[in-house]
Amino acid sequence: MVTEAPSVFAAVADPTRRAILDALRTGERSAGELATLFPISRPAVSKHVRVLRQAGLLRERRAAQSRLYSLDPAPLRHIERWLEHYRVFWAARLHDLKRHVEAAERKRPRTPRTP
Amino acid sequence: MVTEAPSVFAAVADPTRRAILDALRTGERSAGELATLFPISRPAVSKHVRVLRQAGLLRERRAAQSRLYSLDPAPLRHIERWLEHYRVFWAARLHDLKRHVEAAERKRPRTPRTP
DNA sequence: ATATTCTGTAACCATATGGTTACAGAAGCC
DNA sequence: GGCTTCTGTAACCATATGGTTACAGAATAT
Repeated sequence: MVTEAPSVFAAVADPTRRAILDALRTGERSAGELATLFPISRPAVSKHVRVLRQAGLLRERRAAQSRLYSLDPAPLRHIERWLEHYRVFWAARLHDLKRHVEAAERKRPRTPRTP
Repeated sequence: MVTEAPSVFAAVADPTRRAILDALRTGERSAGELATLFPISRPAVSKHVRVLRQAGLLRERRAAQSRLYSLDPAPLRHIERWLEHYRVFWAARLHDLKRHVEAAERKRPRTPRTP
């Protein structure tokens, strides 16, 4: 088995880690604050935080004894970019795929997402 | 440890499984064909295929002795929807703004013992 | 200076995961 | 029918993973 470089996909695979990221959407939080949000021990949260940090998803700021973590969503773009390839599939079922892609390419060079 | 319901996040976390999905973007393939694409045994691929099937990402069609797998990207929308919340963070620099504002707001001298 | 607070790490444990080889079962071919 | 082909599953193994408790270390408070 090959030990894979820590991937943002793997980091985000765990529901607790996604919940941590979700919690940080509203602002930075200390490690202790994060731990109170979940029914697991503080060291367990600390380990999840480390995984997220290694994936580049967290920023760390030291304030007094606390360490304040905040979101760095940049690596999520790797997922975003990977999903790009599949977004075109959502409009049609697979046996319609060729027609769909060809039609899209004939109409415009790219299919931008309209916000 | 709680056994989690099979998630599309977990299914996509493994690089081999992502590669299988990528291979299916160009069209349906038999189980044997998929196995030739990777340096692992055919049963190993079969197990990955099962995980992807349980996540709802694959359609199965039987033709002669073969089973032809094709892409069903619909469950990827769960990831897409989750990413939506973060897209705003990299679209604007809102997260830096939020941090700044909250740093100003959190000018309490001590953290209270219990909220 | 000493105690308290907040945090990460080490050591350990149980289970999940990804891999293998061996086998079984269904569908075509002779 | 009987062999061959293609595939999934079972049994097993090694490692990764997520959890715990115990401990160490840095910064604040007394």
